[in-house]
Amino acid sequence: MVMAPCFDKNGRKKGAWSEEEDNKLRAYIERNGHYNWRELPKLAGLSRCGKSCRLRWKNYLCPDVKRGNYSKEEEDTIVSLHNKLGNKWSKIAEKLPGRSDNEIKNHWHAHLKTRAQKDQRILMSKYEEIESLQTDKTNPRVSPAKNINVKSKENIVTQVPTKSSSQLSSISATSSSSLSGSHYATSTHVSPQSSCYIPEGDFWTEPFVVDNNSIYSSDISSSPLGLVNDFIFQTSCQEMFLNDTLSLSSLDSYL
DNA sequence: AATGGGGTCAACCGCGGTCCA
DNA sequence: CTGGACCGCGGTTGACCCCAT
Repeated sequence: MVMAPCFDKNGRKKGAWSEEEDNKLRAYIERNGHYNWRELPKLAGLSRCGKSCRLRWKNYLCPDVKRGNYSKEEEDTIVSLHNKLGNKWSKIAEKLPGRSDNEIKNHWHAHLKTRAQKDQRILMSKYEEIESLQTDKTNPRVSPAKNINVKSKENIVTQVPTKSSSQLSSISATSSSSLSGSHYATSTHVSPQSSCYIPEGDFWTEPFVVDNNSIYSSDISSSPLGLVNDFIFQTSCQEMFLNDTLSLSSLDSYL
């Protein structure tokens, strides 16, 4: 779990912390605070570098640090914030009292990244499903929503906060209701700010407004009810884009 | 029982930002 | 303005754990 203790060229200890070291560091900081990490190890009687002390305190010894499993709410918050902020672990940690940036980062890589990638794949298959319906020329018709202006892919991707590769997994599962306050209380959420994988000529490149080819099943589309459904589907998806709450389950409910 | 491989997580490293002389 | 010291952040490493074979 931890590196075996060793010493650097300056004779400072590296690797796992002993209980004695922990006690020294804790006692010193509780007594004097940590105004200067560089001086601290010397004053506390530790053969460590200041950085190492800082990390040990921040991630482990600080009384505010919460140990133990992550709640569903915490995980949802991490995923959602990661969608918005990217790998800004310290910013994410600010929103999760008791969790350190390092701990959140580890938890992301160990658990949440996989979950996010899985949900991304599901979401993309839904997009493709819509797209295939959209491009079905066998049932051309005019959409009642044709004049509505919708966010394009260009608008979306320009808001990407970082170029980190880990952001490829930015479509992910979370409770959108917990953060966005949206009435689309869902289990899965995609942010328009995310830099998710986008296939060429995809869903994102086309506005939800469709001129003559719309998103319908053939049996409904020929009826007045079909027209109403088209309008509801398109305007609702649009609203979800604009409100940053497009989700798998909301898509499901419309399909 | 032995072992190998993936998962987990504490800790280190390097870089960039800020501050100050 | 510049350069050095310091701090904080994000990426990465590596040792231990655990489970499957």
